[in-house]
Amino acid sequence: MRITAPRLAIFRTLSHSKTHPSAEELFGEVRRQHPTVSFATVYNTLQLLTEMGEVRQIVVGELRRRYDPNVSDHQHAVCRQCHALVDVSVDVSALEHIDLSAHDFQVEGVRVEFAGLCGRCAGKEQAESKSSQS
Amino acid sequence: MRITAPRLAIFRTLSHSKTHPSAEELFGEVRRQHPTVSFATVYNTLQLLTEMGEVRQIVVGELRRRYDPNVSDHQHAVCRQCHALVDVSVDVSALEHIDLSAHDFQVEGVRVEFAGLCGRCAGKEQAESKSSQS
DNA sequence: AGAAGAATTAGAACGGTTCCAAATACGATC
DNA sequence: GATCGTATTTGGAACCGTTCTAATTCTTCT
Repeated sequence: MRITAPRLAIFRTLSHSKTHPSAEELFGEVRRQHPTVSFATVYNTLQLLTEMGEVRQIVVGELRRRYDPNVSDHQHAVCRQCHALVDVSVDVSALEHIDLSAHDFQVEGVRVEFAGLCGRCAGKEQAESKSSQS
Repeated sequence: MRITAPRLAIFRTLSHSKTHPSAEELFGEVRRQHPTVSFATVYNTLQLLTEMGEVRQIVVGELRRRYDPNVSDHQHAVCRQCHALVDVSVDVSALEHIDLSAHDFQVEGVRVEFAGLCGRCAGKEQAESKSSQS
């Protein structure tokens, strides 16, 4: 397992990102600095980083993966309009150890997502409803 | 908006399903009875039913949609092994009205998923660990 | 320098979904 | 019940994100 220039570039780019980018977005970003890295390397590296626990994969509604450099325990709020992801941290411990043996299911973890509107889109929506009123 | 034979067939098939099938699985099933329905019709109809609130779309980890004929308020437990979905009903009202305005986010709903092992896969895993012991 | 192994590349293949133009079925009207 | 306009369905192409593959390049070790 070597730390190579492409891998470092991918990891660094993701680390500095705030948007929970997809592989393609990340690829585009990395390419600016390292125009030769390939798609496959981005995917491979993201896979690797995920297995190493350095990075977290997210799938929320959209049919693609997004990547989160923040691997600490937290949740996401997803804008239904622009699909922006906002990191939030709420206490979900009450759900963590729930007993679903009645459903013949062995719980190992729980995932919580909030749906709604990010500030940006909430603003837009309000502006629209005002103008369509009158 | 017409109730046609293909639409009814798709709706009925999904209604009687218990596995939260994907569009392709549903397509295969529907085809048995109605060998002429096309892929596009299945997708269109599922889209329609979703908009009508007769059916629920689910995206959990896998990069495809699955469909749930049960539109009442409930959650899912997802087997990490076989991706089976189990309907469960836990009280998540504590999370429902959480205030994320500090994160500049307007919450409209919350989604909770449990991850772990279904009974079937839990059994298999135990059997394996036993045999690899010794 | 040469050999062995790991990483990278470009591009093909893939699975699931969406789009499109053409064909068909339906319901209303006469 | 024939005709027309609209809605639906069809089959296939296009599309997006992801995975795979074979060939090439880079490291490291001797």
